[in-house]
Amino acid sequence: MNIYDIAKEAGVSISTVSRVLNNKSNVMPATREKVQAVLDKHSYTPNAIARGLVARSMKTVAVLTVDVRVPHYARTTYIIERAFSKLNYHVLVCNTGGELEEARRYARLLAERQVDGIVLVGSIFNKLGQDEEVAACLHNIPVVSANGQPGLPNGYSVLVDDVQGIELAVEHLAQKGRQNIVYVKDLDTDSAQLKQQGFYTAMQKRGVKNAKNRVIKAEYGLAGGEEAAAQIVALRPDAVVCAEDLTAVGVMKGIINAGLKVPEDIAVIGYNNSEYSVICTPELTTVDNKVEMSALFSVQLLESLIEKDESFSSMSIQPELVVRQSS
Amino acid sequence: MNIYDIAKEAGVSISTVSRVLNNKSNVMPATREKVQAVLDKHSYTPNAIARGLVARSMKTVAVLTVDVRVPHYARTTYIIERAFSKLNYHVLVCNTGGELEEARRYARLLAERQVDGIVLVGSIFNKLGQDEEVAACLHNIPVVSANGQPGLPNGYSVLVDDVQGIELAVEHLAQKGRQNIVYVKDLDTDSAQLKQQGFYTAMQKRGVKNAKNRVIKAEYGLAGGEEAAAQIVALRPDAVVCAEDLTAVGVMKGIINAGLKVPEDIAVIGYNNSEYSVICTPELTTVDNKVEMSALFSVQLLESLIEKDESFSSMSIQPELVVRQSS
DNA sequence: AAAAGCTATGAAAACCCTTTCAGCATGATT
DNA sequence: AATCATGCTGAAAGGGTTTTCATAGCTTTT
Repeated sequence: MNIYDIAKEAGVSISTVSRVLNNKSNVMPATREKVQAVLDKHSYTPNAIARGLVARSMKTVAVLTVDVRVPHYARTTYIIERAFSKLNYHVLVCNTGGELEEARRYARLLAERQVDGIVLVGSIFNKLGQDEEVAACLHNIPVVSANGQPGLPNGYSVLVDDVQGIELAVEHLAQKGRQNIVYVKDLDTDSAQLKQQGFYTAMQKRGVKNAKNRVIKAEYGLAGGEEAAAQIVALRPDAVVCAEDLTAVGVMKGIINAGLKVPEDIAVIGYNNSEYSVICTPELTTVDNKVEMSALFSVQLLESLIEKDESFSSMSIQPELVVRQSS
Repeated sequence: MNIYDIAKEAGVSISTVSRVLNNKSNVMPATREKVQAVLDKHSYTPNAIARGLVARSMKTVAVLTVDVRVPHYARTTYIIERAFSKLNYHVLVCNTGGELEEARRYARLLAERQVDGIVLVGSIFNKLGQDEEVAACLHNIPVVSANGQPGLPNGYSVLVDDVQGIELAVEHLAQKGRQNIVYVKDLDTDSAQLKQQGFYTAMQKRGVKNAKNRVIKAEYGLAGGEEAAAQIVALRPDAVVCAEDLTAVGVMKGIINAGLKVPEDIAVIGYNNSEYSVICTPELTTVDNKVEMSALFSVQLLESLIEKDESFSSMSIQPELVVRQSS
């Protein structure tokens, strides 16, 4: 059933059917009803692909992320989808698994699909613009990074001040009288670099030399954190700041298994304010990096870019500390 | 830059360009090279919308879910996306937030988009087929439910034996000598019904009368579980089986806060084998309902339906118990 | 050397819409 | 009564591909 069939049966031209379909004003009520009746009778479904061909857009945006299963990314994806859905866009989700080759492939395919825009979720994509093929594919498509900088001519950013985030954590610990603070890094993204920088800055402010010796590398995740706990305990700190909640929970578990108490012996702080932080025991003090807010800003920014509002500008977000039991 | 521009510049017809683009065999090597050179020069991107119009498919499937943020659903979505991506399909993600009206809207829009198939994630969609409008929209589109029955003529199921899942949990507790078992229900989906049924069946097998009096209703989630703990403790059970991991964690927290020990005083078992179960303390014994497997089966099933293999049939999955510290 | 069979190419139709432009009434204006 | 505006409708073009069918030029066969 297409527009021709409807037109024939209703005894009008396809133009008129199209007008009825799109609620244009210049159709006589009688004609409109006649057409509508046929439409209803066959429960006609307009073909969005054909419409998209004419409109040069299928009202689709893509979310490019490493892995939607990471709660942080899932939350971002959810907000983006809900918000764009309200704007009558659909959302494609693309998991690269951290592979550059996959990101390249998606860039190519999304360009072919003529997506209206792309949201990059995760600062791992900061280097994406440097890839020639990716840059070539996307030179025409608005790109927003929800937590980083796309490094593309048509790319815009929502930035989260991760330096400040870790500073808040260290500051809080210091105020609680913690003297001997250690930092646990895990991933190796731009955002992670900022966090580490925040640790250095905060330590410097407190007059601590050799902050570099207070950084411990862990594998991301629960097991990684637990494993790193041995090294941490060996340093006899009275507080640990971790780059990610999940790793922080692992660290806590490791510390507790080593016979020490959190927060009495060692305070622990995580990052992301994920649900993990309220599930673990003791509940985890963490830095809220405003995932929902950055997602929402990204949507607004991308929408302006798509609709060519020209009113866009990159935005910056300040994290907040959420104090719970672990500190 | 479209196929006409390329054709003109290469001095051939658009048919030939199309043939080169699609790697058809019947093109003279010299011609092919000539065309390819022009293609490369302009880094031509074929228009997938136009292709889709001809092919009557944009190689797209949709994942319809309540909320991708729920880890269970995020895992399913991830697997589906990765698997379909390998098959050269893209995945639209649709969050209904549990609203029927949203589901209706998506059904309509997805039909318009001519999606090749839909995966329903969550047994809440079991009733979806009963909705007339939805049924009308989807009568042409293959639908697979990753954990339930779509109730549509063209709908197929991957079923997880949730009755058996809860039976396993009760069985395990009984073997550990627990006599006084309580069940905590939260959501009100078909899957939840099955689980409750499993509790009744298992209790009956053990000769326990009045199992109905041993069912407690909680709100889904951490807070819901914690709240329900008061009621539970009042019953003085020696074990609790919960319908969801997250609620189970809440229940555990509540029990511990009431001054009792898990598992010494009360054992707790959850459902889903989510990451929550290893994050909480003590680690949660839980039923693994094979989320990844059901997602993968759904993909296979949907692919067969799309490619009209005719070799499809609904599948069933047996859950497994994962014993951890809480029991 | 003529007939038959291939192969590479191009013209044109098809996919299903939207939109522009022209036409034709009808009613209003002078 | 002639002109003009106004409102509704249809024809046709356009959006960017793929695919079918016809054709022209070769090569092979007899």
